[in-house]
Amino acid sequence: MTFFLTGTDENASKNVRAAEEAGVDPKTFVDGLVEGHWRPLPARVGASPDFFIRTTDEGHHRFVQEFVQRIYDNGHIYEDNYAGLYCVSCEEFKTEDQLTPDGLCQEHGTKPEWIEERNWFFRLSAFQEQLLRLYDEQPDFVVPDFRYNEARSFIEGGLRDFSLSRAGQPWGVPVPWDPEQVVYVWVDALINYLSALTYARPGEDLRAEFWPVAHHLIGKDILRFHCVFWPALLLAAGYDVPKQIFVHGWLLFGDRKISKSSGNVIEPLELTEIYGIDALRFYTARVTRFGQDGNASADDLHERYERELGNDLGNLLSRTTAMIARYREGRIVPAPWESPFRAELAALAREVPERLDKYDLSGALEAIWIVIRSLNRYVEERAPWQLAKDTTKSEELDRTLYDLADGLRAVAIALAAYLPETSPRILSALGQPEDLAWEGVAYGWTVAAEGIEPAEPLFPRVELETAVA
RNA sequence: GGCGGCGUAGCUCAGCUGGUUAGAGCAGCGGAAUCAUAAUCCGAAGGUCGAAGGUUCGAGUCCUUCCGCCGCUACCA
Repeated sequence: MTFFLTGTDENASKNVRAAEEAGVDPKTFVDGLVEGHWRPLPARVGASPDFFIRTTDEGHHRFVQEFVQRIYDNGHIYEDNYAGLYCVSCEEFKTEDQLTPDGLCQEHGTKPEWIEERNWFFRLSAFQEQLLRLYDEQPDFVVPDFRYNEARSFIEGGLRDFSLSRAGQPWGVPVPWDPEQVVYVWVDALINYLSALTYARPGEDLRAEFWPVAHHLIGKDILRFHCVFWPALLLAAGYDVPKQIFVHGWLLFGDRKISKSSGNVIEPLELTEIYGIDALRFYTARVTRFGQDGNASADDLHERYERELGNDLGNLLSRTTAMIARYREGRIVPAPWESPFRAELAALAREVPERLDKYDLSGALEAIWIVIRSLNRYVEERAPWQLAKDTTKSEELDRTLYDLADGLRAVAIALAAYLPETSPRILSALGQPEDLAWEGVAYGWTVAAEGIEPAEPLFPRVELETAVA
């Protein structure tokens, strides 16, 4: 069982300001943002989360209060004064060297504000030992390993208590024992992983099933919050920490980072209108390497769309179905034999899940692509058009066409997570049931079929003028 | 300043605990084939593995130094 959670972090004070500028109240403002843009976003990339959490949800607020109350009751929170420069866009306190020479925020180029207030502090310093023990006992708590090292060395460097609340903010989750304050937005946001499980399904508490087995997928820019602060908060509240945190890099489109807060996420998404959702999903996995940053560009996407999706995969289906139609009147005759693809597909079925378990999306995809190349090579080696001329080679032709159809069928299943729209099209073009169960990634599962016609191109050519526009 | 890492064919990168002629994809070059979205396949060529030393019978692969990049971290979140 899986429970795929995503959503929006809405309790930032910058939303209050933006709302004021727009002349509406904060809730109306974020409603428009979320419903108009963020909630539909997963579908635009073919993602299907089980639940979309909003930190303005009533259920979230209730749980956050309960959660921080537990930390308070456990004695890990105390009152103190805080003063410093604060960047509203980052929702983070800044030290001077974190700013540009002109005293502006490096990320946003805005002037941070001087803030001085009485706050509730979380005794993070008390958790250094426990965190180090956690990292020792669970060497795969944070992956890839260089991120693990980064987080660990941060902890080793000593931890300072941090402010868990903000004063004088009308927007956010009120601190239960001091309603004049709200829970610091980063803290409240982190708690979403747990809070969602308490109310995503009305009347059900999913914590028993999905905590602490949770896996978090985060960007490298928020490593500290997730790999240090969050586990400490959980320990303080008496919860287990999540099973694993995967830290991914950035996808650099041109030179800029693609992210929600820099607002350039739209432009790449528009590419789905030209190349389709599958192409974009394929490309993001193809262009980055396990945990590393990736350099993406419209040109490169176009190139890979044409070469890899169109030529390697799409054309393979075209030529296979065309030959079945031409040489066998559209009939697939099951003809399994001691084919080299027995071993090849068995290895694929083993390797892909193994890599996916390690979040190696690009490696798993590469493994699939090796089989696709191998199938194209197979066509040349067997030359079905030659076999078709020689009636004594009829069985060999049957075997060859069967292997091609079967390999394509298995590859389609293996690719389903990358190409959710295309996989069923491949199966259907081959007259096979649209069953994506993983067992099907094996040799010899192709069933008899009739009426196979030359398939429509899976990835038709895109004119470059269209692509550039 | 401290700690990680990176620098390998024109481009993007693989190369685990050191061991026969350093690999892949793409581009470029030559060829084969004609089933196919003029797609595919084969072959050759292409690198003093950032630089200089050192360890070793033997080093992209270990050590030292240097050059050039990048990440985290340090003067209280």
